[in-house]
Amino acid sequence: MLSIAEENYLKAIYKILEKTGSKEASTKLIAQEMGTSSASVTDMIRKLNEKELLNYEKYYGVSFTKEGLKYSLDLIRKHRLWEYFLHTQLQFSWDKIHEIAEQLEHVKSEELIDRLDQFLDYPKYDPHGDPIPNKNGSFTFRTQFILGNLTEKNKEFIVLGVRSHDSEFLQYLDSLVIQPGRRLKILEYNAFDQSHLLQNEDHKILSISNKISNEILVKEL
Amino acid sequence: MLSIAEENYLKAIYKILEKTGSKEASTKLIAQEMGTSSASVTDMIRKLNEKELLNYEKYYGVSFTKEGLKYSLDLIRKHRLWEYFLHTQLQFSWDKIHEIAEQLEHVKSEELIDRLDQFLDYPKYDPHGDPIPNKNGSFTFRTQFILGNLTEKNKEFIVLGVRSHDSEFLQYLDSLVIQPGRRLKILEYNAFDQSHLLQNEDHKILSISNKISNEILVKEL
DNA sequence: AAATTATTTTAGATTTGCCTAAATTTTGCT
DNA sequence: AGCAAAATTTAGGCAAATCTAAAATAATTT
Repeated sequence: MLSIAEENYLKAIYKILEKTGSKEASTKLIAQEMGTSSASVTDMIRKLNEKELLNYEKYYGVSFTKEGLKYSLDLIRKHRLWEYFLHTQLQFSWDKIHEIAEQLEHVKSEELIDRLDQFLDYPKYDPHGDPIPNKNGSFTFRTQFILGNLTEKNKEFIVLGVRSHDSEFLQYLDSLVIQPGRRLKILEYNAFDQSHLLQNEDHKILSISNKISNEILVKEL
Repeated sequence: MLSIAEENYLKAIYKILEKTGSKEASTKLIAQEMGTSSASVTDMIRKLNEKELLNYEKYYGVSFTKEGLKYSLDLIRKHRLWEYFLHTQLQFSWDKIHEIAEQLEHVKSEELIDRLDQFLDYPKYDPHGDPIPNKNGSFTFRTQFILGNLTEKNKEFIVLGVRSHDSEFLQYLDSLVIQPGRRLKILEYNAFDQSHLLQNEDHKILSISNKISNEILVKEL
């Protein structure tokens, strides 16, 4: 059984590998992600290496062992199921759920997560649109597009999720009624500054910079 | 913000004061309750005294400050609300909820507990029949009797709760259909060994020793 | 390819929560 | 009241997770 600190390192490493698409995470990036010093990271990854959760060669970063990957996926699963619970059952807005799920994910009980999953009716995506691994650690994939890359006038889309979980960003999207499940229509695309003119579900006209649209995931409809 | 260890000490002290009916808890009893050494207890109660949660005079045990009592009641509230959630929403049997609630109670978010309370429709008693403090720390009292003290033939009762939370004991009661909300009828009382002959809701006849009946709380019906 | 820069590791300390053993204080008994 | 037993505190240490500063190694630049 891992400590909360150990679990947080696994999650940080998972996040880095996911973001960079690489197979190894460097000490420096882990330190950055954890908000800690490189020296602390070295200590911890040596420990996780001894527990056979990480492959570690001095000076060459770390990768997951099979067991380490499974443990990480379990943590992701717990985190996203709790986020789903907080959002759909307790009516938390999506900008507040991450912080609380960070704590709930460390509760140790396989039965708890199984029952929660069943209670929630086996959701496949969390409130940010991120896929929730099932008990075996496998995701349900779907085709999705980055809104920023779409330019076709009068085309309509359904929001699937977001690529940033920043609290202010999410509150901003809320204020524009841009949320998973909501409909969006492209009225104009401005090639010059890559901005979009959109219509939301409430028929409001929105002007969106590419900085925003590049963080929004959609599917065609 | 207190650490998990500090919170567990507050809970242990609360439990001792409740059980003994006293105003002070001794180092030894706290050590026993925490499963730790007296030396560790001394360290910790000095710390909680500095944080003004406990009144502490060397060699004379501890009592709660007003603030310490409120913090403890908040913990009890969280614990019992989570137990109620696990039992009523996730269908956990009452012998398994305590252990998981021990972890959930340390999650820090006032809004989480407020929303959970609302979601559960402000329950007043947990699945063991223990009262759940409200946001202000006040309990809803009710008159209840210890089944072991009742002797009147053909009298009927509703089970309100239990005084022991021992897992095996609770499983045993489950097997006899003796659970909060269930009906019981006294068929016979044997003054010689203080045992009861009872009828449960399923019309089964049960013979119950006083060791058991002294742990069961009921109200008349 | 040598030197500079960046990264990583090592060494030595700190804090929290725990331990054992020894010293101190209180309690209980005759 | 005085002494033995019990409880409590003190002293000194340990493991986990962190830190800073210094040393070692790798990567980059010229």
